[in-house]
Amino acid sequence: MRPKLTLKQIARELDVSISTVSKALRDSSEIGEETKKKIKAFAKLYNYRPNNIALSLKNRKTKTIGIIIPEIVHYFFTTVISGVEQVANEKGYNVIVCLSNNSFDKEVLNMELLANGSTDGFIMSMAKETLQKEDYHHLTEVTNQGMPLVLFDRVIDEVHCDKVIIDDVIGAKKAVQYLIDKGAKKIGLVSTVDYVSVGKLRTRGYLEILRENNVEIDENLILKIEDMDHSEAEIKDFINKNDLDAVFAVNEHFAIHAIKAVQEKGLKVPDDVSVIGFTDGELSKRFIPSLTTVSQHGERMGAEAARLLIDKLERKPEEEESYKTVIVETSLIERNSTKL
Amino acid sequence: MRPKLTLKQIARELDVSISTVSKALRDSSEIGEETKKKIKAFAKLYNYRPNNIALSLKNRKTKTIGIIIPEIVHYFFTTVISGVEQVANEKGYNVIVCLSNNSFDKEVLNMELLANGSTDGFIMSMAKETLQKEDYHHLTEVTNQGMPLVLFDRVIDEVHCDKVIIDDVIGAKKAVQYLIDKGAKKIGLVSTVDYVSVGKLRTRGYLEILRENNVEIDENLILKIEDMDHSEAEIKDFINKNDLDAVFAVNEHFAIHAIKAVQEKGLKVPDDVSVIGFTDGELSKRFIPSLTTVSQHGERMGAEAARLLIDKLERKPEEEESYKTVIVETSLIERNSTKL
DNA sequence: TTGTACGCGTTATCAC
DNA sequence: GTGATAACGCGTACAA
Repeated sequence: MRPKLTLKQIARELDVSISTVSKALRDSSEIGEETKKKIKAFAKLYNYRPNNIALSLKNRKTKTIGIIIPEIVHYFFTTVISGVEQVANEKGYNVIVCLSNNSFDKEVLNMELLANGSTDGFIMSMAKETLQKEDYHHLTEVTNQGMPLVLFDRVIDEVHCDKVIIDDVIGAKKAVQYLIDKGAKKIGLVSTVDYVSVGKLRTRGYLEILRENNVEIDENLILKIEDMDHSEAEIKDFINKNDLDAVFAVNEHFAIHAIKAVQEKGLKVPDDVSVIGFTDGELSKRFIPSLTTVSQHGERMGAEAARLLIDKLERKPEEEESYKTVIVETSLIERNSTKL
Repeated sequence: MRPKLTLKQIARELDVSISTVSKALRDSSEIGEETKKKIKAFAKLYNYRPNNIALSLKNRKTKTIGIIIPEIVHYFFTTVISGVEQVANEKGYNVIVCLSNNSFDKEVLNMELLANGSTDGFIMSMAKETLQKEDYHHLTEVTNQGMPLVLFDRVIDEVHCDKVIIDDVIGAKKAVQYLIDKGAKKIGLVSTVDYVSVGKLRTRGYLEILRENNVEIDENLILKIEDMDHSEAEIKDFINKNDLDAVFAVNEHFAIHAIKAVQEKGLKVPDDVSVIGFTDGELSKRFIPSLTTVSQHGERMGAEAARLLIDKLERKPEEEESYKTVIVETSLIERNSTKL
């Protein structure tokens, strides 16, 4: 076992000073060619690499960005991470991942931990509990300290920072308009409770587009899932009670439960009932029938978020502060859960 | 914007020395009660937190562990991360995630980067390219430097370190035995090429259990997918050519393609053909018919890996070196793709 | 009871 | 052309 080589050791070995070694390796013109050659050769031979921690301490930069997400066992978040990782890597940044498990306390803990020197900035999607509590002190805390923060997906107006969102309203409108165009009259909505902003926005899109098409809104055709653990039963009940042509679900899971419920009712998808989901994951692609969905392009969102963050990190402090909100476009992907 | 508070600033503000502050905050008995109280109050008021980077440099420990995986948009790896994260967090460690994208070069780059002070140790699953190349110098490099390494899932004997694997052979045997018990005579195998160790091991399990049951082995009933991009077509062809009672697929994707192929051939799953997969992901649970699978328990694997790594990290250097291999048991989960 | 000095690994500045 | 010194933020052995 051979411990890591340091400047000091090289210096001792070659009988020169530490600063000479440092300069030689950075190819400074101050150092004589001979000495440089010797030192570089030695460093190369023994595979010297500067210690990141020491550099971080010196430069007051860690070159790592922290991602905090509610859960990782979730296709969408996974694609976002992938996007972040890609551009972060290109620009020489590392990515450190923390999970809040949708818990407010863990989110706060994680942020504090990472804020104490571990990362230069944050990319995050807020925990459900945080959205309910409406307590954002940990976010303002870090931004006050001058650490850039980029919020994505689950976002709130109260926090001033860069944001990456999708056009939830427009995405929902696209989906419902598509159903209307295919001749659907009674279109059900399966959504979440309103403090989850995506649920709220997609619901708004649904309502708006119905109005624009002069379709009367029937509150009975709107289901808001309270408890994810009982979503299956709630959806089944909802499908059984109502006589729908089509269903717009705000995520994959709801969409699939809707399809199952329709089938168990003895009807066919898409012949009797069309179903559209939101978020384009593995499930949508491979389910039978494969799901027509509004794709969120998580990878693009991650990439955008990383770009925004790194821009902030590498900006000169003189430049004036301003916050951008990037909207990543959704697109409707037609598959087999809707009529042609 | 208020920059982070340091010991130095507290000292200046309160007109004491830095070390007094440090000691007071660590509740040292050397410091007078009065002074302690004053300093603690101030620190609490302004929310002082020690700088992780400085601590890392001083202690030569980062309290973070690096995970390097081939890809993150993959349910299994995602569950492993989740498991690692859980026990890491319990023990006060952070998790930094790097993706190799199955590329040898990126794997090497990532390891070198993290090895230069960013992490205390590694948990990794090797890139496909690395397995093909059989070049493990980057792994021996870090272990030589005294950094603990835990390999999981994709593992090779040549590298000496702790390992977490599943009983691939036994898992495969369980699955095939199950099919035999249900009366299957012609059992097809859909596997990967042999340099992917999981493919090799699961194939071995398949062969062994057939022998143990005195079932003749027919090479025609074994398909080894070369190119993932054409797996669908290859499987379709395979299913069409052979007249099978049952199929054992070494992953979810293959299993689902097999089911599709069977259905397109005009047969029914599970009535005419039973199908068992490996790896228990979203897809298996929600597909219709839902898939009977051998579950890998990724979360447990991640947790085990983290435990092994942290044990090594926190062990006294005197204790002698030894490497463990933990085998996480698989279990067969019965669903609707096999006959009752 | 408090403060000084040192070291962790690096680089920048300044002196020789 | 080379080397000593300070600084980044912290903890601690030792001196006062």
